[in-house]
Amino acid sequence: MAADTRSGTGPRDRFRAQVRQEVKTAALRQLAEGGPEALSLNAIAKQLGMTGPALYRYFANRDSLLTELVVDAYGDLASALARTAESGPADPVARLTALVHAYRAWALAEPHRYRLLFRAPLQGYDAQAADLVQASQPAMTVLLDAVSALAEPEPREPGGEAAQFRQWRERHGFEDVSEAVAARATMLWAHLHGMAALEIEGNFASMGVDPSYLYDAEVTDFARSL
Amino acid sequence: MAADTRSGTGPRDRFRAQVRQEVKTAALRQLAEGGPEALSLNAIAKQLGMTGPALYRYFANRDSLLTELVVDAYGDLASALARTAESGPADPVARLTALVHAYRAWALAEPHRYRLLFRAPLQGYDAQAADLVQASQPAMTVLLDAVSALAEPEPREPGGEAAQFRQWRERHGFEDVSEAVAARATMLWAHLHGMAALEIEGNFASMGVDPSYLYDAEVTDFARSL
DNA sequence: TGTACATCAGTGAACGCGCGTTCACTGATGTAC
DNA sequence: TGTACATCAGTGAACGCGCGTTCACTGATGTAC
Repeated sequence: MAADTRSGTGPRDRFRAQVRQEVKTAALRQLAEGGPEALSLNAIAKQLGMTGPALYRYFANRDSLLTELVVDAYGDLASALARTAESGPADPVARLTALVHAYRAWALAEPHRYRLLFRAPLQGYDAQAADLVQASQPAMTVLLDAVSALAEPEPREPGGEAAQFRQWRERHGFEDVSEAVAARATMLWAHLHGMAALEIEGNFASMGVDPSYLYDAEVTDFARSL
Repeated sequence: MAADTRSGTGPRDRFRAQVRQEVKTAALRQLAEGGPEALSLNAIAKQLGMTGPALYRYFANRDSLLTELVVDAYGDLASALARTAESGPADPVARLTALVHAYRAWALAEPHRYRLLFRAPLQGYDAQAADLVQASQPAMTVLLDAVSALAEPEPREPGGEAAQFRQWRERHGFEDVSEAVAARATMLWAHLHGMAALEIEGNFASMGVDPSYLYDAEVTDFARSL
């Protein structure tokens, strides 16, 4: 199999790495222009001045290219958030506000990649669910940290909703985060996703509404709800 | 054009109406099984024991079938919500809770139709945006009414975010609803969408988390935020 | 009640297209001696 | 420094498939007299 990711340092390896990158870039451009699932290997190849079969030197098949795009996108989102969290204001509420706006900004800047992340696997596409879940963790970590920095939420009903997060925390190494925080952060994430998804798909635009206020209100309400 | 919706009462018209319905049913089944955009006219025809071109007696083309499915789905969602609102408890908070759970239930029961509603037009698909926006109103009305029944929110900053809802209210005949209510209802809707979308796409399942608590907390927090 | 005619559902062939993927092959490039 | 060889990127043809859509046509069905 020539399509592996095994890497080296020879000139050929550097060439491979560069072409792989060009393929991904072309793929993203294609996703950006034609809607989701405009991703065609033949079209990508043509865009790079090659023929279709040549791509099989670089990727095992269409699905593995897609998977790699997803993993990359998770990484990008996570680092955009991390950058904001690090350089942001010290006040926890202000920091969370900055984070929330960074989330929105990333989704708006690259809606096709955002869709790639949060739409279900397209058809068959088992696509190593484990790998993907793992790839999604770093972004979640940034959120969790920011939420932790706010006041610890009082558990509403002891042993209630928060309990189910125990497994999840342990499985992903978030052991220094309380279950109640995990539960609240998940809620925040769901809210963010709803706002970003609707905005990306144009639902606010068709109402003539600017959803910016949602993001500010979100943090206000969230802080108040702890 | 034989594909119009012009209706009559003769036996032929009744036959037409029935076949149209069967086509839609087959289309939905297809969407439900194969992922989104598994909608193929040829496959639908085969499922009904006809050949592909026969469908053009009933629908002008693929897009207009799709559009009709979307409009139907909006109608279905709206009536599911309306039914809940009418038969629900009198207490406004309890009623909103019931509504929120009805929203979730509809999305979970028919994820393929839910996606049809809130994912952007698939590729070209201008698809009379006006028609679609109009079709989406009844569901929004139910939400607005339920939110109105809670205490009127104090405007946070006079002339702020809520102001932009004036146009929207007037355009859609929601004149008896305050702008502040519209703004808060929109926020609620965005939250609901986020939770439902993530649940449908399996994001909570892959965390091993049951998102039911989100829906209850949503109403609690929402009521508190007014 | 029976016949003539218009309507229209559905067929089958065809058009042109694009897809992912395999395979045997060519020719350039880097590597080892 | 130069030559021989192995590696590997990329091609072109082919496979089998499905798509939406058009067109001329057949045959059944309802309608008007």
